[in-house]
Order: sequence, then structure tokens, then C-alpha cells
Amino acid sequence: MAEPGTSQRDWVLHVDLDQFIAAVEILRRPDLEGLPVVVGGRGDPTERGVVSTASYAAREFGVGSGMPLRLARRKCPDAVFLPVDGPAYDAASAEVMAALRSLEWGGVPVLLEVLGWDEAFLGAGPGHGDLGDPVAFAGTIREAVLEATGLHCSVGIGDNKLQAKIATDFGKPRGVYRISDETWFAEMGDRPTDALWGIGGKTRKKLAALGIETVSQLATTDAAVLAAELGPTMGPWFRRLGRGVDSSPVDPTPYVPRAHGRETTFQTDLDDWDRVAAEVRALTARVVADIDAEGRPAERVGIKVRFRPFFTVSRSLTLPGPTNDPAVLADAAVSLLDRLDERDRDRPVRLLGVRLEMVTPEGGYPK
DNA sequence: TCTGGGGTCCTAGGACCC
DNA sequence: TCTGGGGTCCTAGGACCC
Repeated sequence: MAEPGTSQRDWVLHVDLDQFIAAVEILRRPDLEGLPVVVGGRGDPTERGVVSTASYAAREFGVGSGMPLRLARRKCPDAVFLPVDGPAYDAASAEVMAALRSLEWGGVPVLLEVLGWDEAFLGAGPGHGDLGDPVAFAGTIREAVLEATGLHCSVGIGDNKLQAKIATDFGKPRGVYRISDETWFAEMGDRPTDALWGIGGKTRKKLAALGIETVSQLATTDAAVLAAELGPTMGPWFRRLGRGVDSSPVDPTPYVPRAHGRETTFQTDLDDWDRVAAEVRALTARVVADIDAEGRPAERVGIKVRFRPFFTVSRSLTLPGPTNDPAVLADAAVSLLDRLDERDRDRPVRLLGVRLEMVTPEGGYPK
């Protein structure tokens, strides 16, 4: 236990696997080691799709996540293109998280908060003893993950989750980096606002329009100004991000989804509205299977339609009562097509999506 | 370079009610 | 005419993240 009255403090660690998806592929195809490997879509760089992860060798050519596969091929024609294999990454991720969960820190099991396939926060569990040097523990983590899975990771250390998450990127690849309240402004102060976890390109531009370009400027902007310009919740939150402040705990509670959805980008745009309706029904059937696996019925249904060239609309409705009846839900989803604007109905359809929001579980959501 | 798929949370306006 | 206020639900869209 941390001694009462001392300044002993708890660190938060953040673990992020290096080039996770590409690394899993290379693990089962060792001949790909060191080569430019690009994983995305169905693995065909002439198709519609984007890069999920590029190996470090491929990144040397300027290939990166989110890039259209066709562009990736132009930048790196000799890369090995592979399809996304979700089940393989599920399995690898489960091994990584099990290895992390088995660790002790300060004499008690760590708290593990999983973020997606390849990231997790680690916190000190209740009743822990001396935590020792967090940099040394980060090394232990890296060894444990490598030993258990053959995968390399990087570890960030912070006084809170925000700091730890950002620190990880500074340590990549195969490294450890530490940010603290004391070093926050030296590390982050002069960086652009979108270096913060939670600020993207849109918010960066909005802030820039207010004369706020850097993390330091964001940190010293009046909270009331930010609230007025960016909303009563988001404004003050952005200011806290700028100051490196984050009081959210490492939460080991298993994730309980609010909703499930499925969407498909068609290789060729759809013109035929009977076909559109049929695809909406097929997508709905898949999502019903997903919510049945959760064991909770749906209370809202939504569709998403992306038209050519790249224009997206959504429609949604609250059901008269919760249901998991596939026919009822498919009818509801198809009925939403009738709510699209008349003038959009002759545009070719590039993408369709169906989403089901489930009823709140017994006892509510964790946290 | 024609731009995925799975999610979460926030905002804003209108309906509706008291 | 010179137009209450609050609260909640519903819906569409936006932003962000992995």
C-alpha cells in the first residue's frame, strides 16, 4: 500500500503493439520479415479499400494507415498486399491481453483497460505495495509480451492516461517513454493542438480560427471562451487536454457495447433500388446475428447511405418496442430508405450501413 | 489518391408537455 | 400581437478513435 502521508504516486502505463496487424501477418509468414507489407481491404490494391496497417518497411515509402490501397500501390508497387483477417487479430490480441493481465505490479495484479485490438492501459491495483521504477516495469512488460506472443510493443508512462497514451508514440518502435506533470509543457507545449488525444483536424482548425495553435495556447485560453465557442462539455475538456490533465481512472470493467452495425462499400456503385433494399435486408440480418450474440434486443434502427461521389446521409428511428425479430428489423431498416430526400434517390449508392442500438443492459452500463 | 469498417460521444433543433 | 420558461425525447449530423 502506498504509505499515507507520503508523496508516493501512481503511474499509468499505456501499451501499444508495434505495427500490430502487419506484425501478426509477418509472424505467420516469417518470409515477409523486413519487407514492405500492406494489410487492407481484401488485399487487392486495385480495389476500393484503405490501408489498415503498413509495416515499417512499407512506411519508408510513404504508405500509412487510412491511405487508399490504390495510392499505396502507386507509392510502393513491390509491397506485399494482404487482406484484413479479423479473426487472426482477435486471437493474437487475446494472447497479448492475457499476457498483460497476468502481470503483477507492486505485489498485486495490474488493472488492465483494453482499447481495441492492440492497446491497453495498465494501472496499479488496489492495495499495491512499492511500485518501483516504472521504466523498469515497462521493460518487464515489453519482455512479457514478446515472450508470450512474439510481438513487439512500446510503452508510455504518465501521471495519467492522457500522458501515458501520448508518451507511447514518442517511444515507438520497441521503446519506452515517460511524460509527467513536470515535463508536460516541455514535451507538448509547442506542439500543434491535434497532437492531443481527442483533438483531430477539424477541431485543430476551429481552434486555429480563434488564434489557438499550440498546446500551451490552448492550456491558457479562458475556459468560458472555449465553452462558448466549442460547447459546454467539449470546450472545457479541450482545455484540460491542453494542460495534460486527465482524472479518468484505469477501468478494467469489461466493455459492453451500446450498438452494433455493419456497412459495406460496394466495388461498383448501386443504381437499382430493389438491389439497395435487398442489401439493406442482408446487412440487417448480419447485425441481428451480432446483437443476438449480445443477448439484448434493439430499440433503435439506423441506416447510412453514401452516395456518389462521397456524400453521406443517415436516417434512424426508435422502434415501438425492443425486438430482435429479423423481419421486423429488416422492414424498419428498409422503411428508412423512404425517408431519403427525393433528389438523392437517383444518385448511385457507394455504401450502405445498418446499425442497431440495443437496450441498456440490466443494471446499466459500467462507469 | 476518389477516400474501410467498427465503434463512441456531443450538439443542435424541433416536438411536445407542463 | 412582439411573443414564459424548463425539461425530455427524437432525429441528423459531426468529430474522433482504433
